[in-house]
Parts: sequence; C-alpha cells; structure tokens
Amino acid sequence: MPELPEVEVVRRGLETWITGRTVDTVTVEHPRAVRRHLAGGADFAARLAGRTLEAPRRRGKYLWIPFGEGAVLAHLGMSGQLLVGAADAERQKHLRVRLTFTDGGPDLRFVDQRTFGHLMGSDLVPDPHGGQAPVPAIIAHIAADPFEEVFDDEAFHRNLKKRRTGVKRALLDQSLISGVGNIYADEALWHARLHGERPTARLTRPQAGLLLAAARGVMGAALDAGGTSFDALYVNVNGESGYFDRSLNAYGRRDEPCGRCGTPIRREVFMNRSSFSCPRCQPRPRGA
DNA sequence: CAAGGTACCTGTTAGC
DNA sequence: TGCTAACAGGTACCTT
Repeated sequence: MPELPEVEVVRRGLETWITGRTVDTVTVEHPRAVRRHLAGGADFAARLAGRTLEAPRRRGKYLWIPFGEGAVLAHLGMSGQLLVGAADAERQKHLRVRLTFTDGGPDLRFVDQRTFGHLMGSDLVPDPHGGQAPVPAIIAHIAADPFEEVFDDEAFHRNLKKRRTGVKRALLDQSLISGVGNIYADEALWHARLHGERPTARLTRPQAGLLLAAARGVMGAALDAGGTSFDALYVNVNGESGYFDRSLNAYGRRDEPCGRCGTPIRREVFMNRSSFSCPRCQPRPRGA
C-alpha cells in the first residue's frame, strides 16, 4: 500500500520522466478517479491540457505536479499507480486517467484497481505549515511529514499531549503527522515498544522522540529499498515493484517470533484493520 | 472542535 | 467444484 516511501519513489520517477514536458491530451476513463475535482472531468482535462509540468512535489502521501499558479494533485489511495510508459502500450484493465504529451514521448497513466485514489486540479496557496514552497489549497489541513524541514518534533509532542486518543490513531491522523499508514505505524510502534492504544496524553517526550525516530527509520529504510511491495498492486513509475517486506518486524507477521524476544507476534483488529504487535515488548495499556 | 465509526471500492483467498 | 465471507485500508464525511 502506498505510504510515504512508496509515494516518494513515484515522485522521483515522475521528476525524471515528466518535468518540463507539455501536456497534450487528457483522457478521463473513469469519473470516479476525478470525483474530488468538483467541476468535473471535462474541466479537469481542460485545466491540464497545454500546461508545462514542473518538478513534482510531495507532502505525506499526497503528490502534486505544479504548473504556474495551479497543480494537478494525486493521491494513490490503496492501489493507485502512476505509470510512465510507451504511448502505444496496451491499455491497463484499471486505467483511470491518461495524459499524453506534445513531444509524443512516453505517456502518463493513472491506474487504480480499488479506486480509492484520485486526481484533481487545485490552486496553490502559501504553505500553512511554514514551508517555502506553496501547497495545494485542498491539502492545507494535512500536516507536514517527518522528513520535512518544517516538521516540528516539539510541536508534535505537545499536540500528542493535548489529544485524548491512542498513539496509533494519532500516527494515522494526517493532520498531526502525515505520510504514516497502517504498515509503518505498526513498525514504528514495534521499534518504540509501544502498544497502539497507549494514551497519547501520557507519552513522555523521550517516548515521542523515540517514536518519531522509529517512524523516520522505518520509512527511510523503505525509501532506500525503493518502496515496499506486498502484492502486485504497488508498482513504481517505471513499472518495477520494490522489495522491503522481509525487513518488517511486526506487520503481517502473526504468530511469527518477535525479532527481539521471540514471543509470537499477535494480530488485533483495530479501527477496522489489522494491527500487529509483540505481546511482550508492547503490552496493552492497563484498562484499555 | 475532538473523537470515533463508516462508506467507498475490487480482487484474492480461505473455508465449507 | 462452486459459493460465500473475510480481508486489504486511506480518507472524507457524518454523528456524538
């Protein structure tokens, strides 16, 4: 599933392949792919056609390609792919949007099986979190991600203290910290030896620091490995899957021994999804 | 306003 | 063999 590292791999691929190229045609193959572009698919296409694309940018799991005062914003959802390939390549079964370029070179395709992803046009506004570069207005509520210079570790801890929720919920809350999804949340919690239902209000500053370091560590390692792949759904911009799942310590490892203490990893259902943790290293908080 | 539940989706796999 | 249920889960939206 595309979380921050996977989206960054896609961004880098796009940077190589589409920066400076001018869009020729835009074909929306499925209206759901542009459902958040409220003016509709025809408007989406019209806003993009003829534009020269600048270097793609990213915050958390959101990716955007600026052009002048606006941008095309992408979220890959669970299964979205942005594929650069030969303009005459076979049509993918789940092709949602296709862009061709005036140079006649490789096209750009948004392919998305489960359709949770989307593309949309958005105006750019000054970064509400203090960054130098403008950001799409529609993601103003998305927090900086932990690899950004403007991410404030102390503010993150202060915000955790103010919350009345569990630490995994907080990690998945993109308005507190962006880019972390279910997989890297479980991995970061395992490294920090915290159960996901530990109340954020009682996290010490060292614990919060350890958690941030763990999140940066696991996502950085995944980025170095070129993104994680658990099934054929995630493919980077060049169509090649990344490999990282062997490095996972908790996620998806039910009943396998914990890498620290050997206790079988447990699976719990939380927020309608799976959570994996070590029963010994990450004991449930009392009363939870 | 914070917190938490749920709809939205489709392909694969486990189980009977 | 064929069917059904569970599962994968990010985000907007809704209710409390």
